[in-house]
Amino acid sequence: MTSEVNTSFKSDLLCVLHERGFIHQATNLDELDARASRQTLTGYIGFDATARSLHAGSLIQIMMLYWLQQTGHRPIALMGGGTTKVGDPTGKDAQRALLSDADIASNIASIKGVFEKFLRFGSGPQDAIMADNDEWLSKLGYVEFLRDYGTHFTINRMLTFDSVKLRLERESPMTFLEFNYMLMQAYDFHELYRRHGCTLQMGGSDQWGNIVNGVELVRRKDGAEVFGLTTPLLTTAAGKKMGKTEGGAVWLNADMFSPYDYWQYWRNAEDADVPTLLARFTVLPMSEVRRLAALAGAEINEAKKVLANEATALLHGRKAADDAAETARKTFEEGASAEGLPTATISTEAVAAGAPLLEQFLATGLIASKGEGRRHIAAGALKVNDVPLAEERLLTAADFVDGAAKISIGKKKHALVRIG
RNA sequence: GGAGGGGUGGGAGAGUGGCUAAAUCCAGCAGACUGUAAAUCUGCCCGUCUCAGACGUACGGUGGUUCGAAUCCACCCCCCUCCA
Repeated sequence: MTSEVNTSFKSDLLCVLHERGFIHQATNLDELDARASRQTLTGYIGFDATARSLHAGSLIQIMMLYWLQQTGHRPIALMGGGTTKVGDPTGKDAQRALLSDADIASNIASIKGVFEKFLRFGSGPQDAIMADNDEWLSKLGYVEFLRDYGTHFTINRMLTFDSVKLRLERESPMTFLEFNYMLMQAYDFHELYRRHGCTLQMGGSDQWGNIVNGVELVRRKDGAEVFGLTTPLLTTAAGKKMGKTEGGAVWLNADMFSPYDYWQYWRNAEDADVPTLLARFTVLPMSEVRRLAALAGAEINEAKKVLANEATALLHGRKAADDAAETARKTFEEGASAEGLPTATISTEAVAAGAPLLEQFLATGLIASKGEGRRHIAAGALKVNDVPLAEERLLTAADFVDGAAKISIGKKKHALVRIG
């Protein structure tokens, strides 16, 4: 079932995906390659609607859709409005709280915008399509569904899938509701095949079982060969899951994670991750990726800046990326105060009256409480204009340079207090 | 329905009447060293505050015993195993 990765692909699609490290497992790669090289394919990836925004962990899937379109094919971004109601048990050792329909709908509305940054939508043959599986899943009749589709799934087989096995092995209960998730996802493929002639489902390697189910269902119901392709599970060199950072997830929505923070996220990548990140999350030519990846020692910082610029430009636009880069350059390389940092404003009178500095740290979100701030002062982590704070004190007029004072926690997180 | 076992801080996991805001590990935050990297060492890590201290919460839930309970008792909820 799984083909060996053949390094000499004929289609642009697979050449690109392979070269950039997107291919982990696939069903019949050779045939997929052959088809992709002679016709326009339609492929999809499903996205859960469990949060208001996708995070960096979903970025690899989005990039797959991007390349699918760039190499002349038609991507479908499938919102899991229906499947999210059930909850994907994959990789979870306990059932999650179920979301309300209203929450799911609002999440989807909030998530959709991201795809418009990466894909071109429209009605042309290679224009992307946005779909929501709630449209068909919620209309299914139980008995009818069981008769038409239940016959194609054996419990014996389902019990062998990792998502189920894990729960059984850990003796963690899996409800019938969750058990049905894989049938629903398989049904999606069948539905998309019929509606849009979709013949390719992609996803993370943890989705392999779900994807194969869909491939088989389409073969049985429609008598057609469709394909599955998974990406490697993305972890950092330190073995951590991509897309998580100290404060939580690296959200793709700008209102939840600013372009500046997003730029910083990439800028702070570990050395060892730089080559793969460049290949996967920028669209730079591979020759350039290889050149940057070869930089050693401190020079690799240049590669990290390019990575941050390119990745941020893809999501937030070139302007936002340039601004973030400039803010970072001023802040880190000149040690100056820079526009673009989180900013709190304070009145001249308030300063004259004596404004506790900790309040300003609090106002800019650098610390979560004064208690936390005091502990940081004890550790020498809080700075005003790069001078460590020896003790708690008031903000004074002398702290302001050109109407702004730079306050920092640690070496990386900075903010401005502005007189206004 | 019956018999056992179990529910502890973000996770794992100690603790069986006061010395326990609760060992240890992981994760997280910060300091030093660096390259806004890694590794290493150090400090912090329930919350708030007037922070070498104080107060408030906390060991599934509710009551109770006790000067004092995560630890004992009762009832309830949830989970697991075996039996029916």
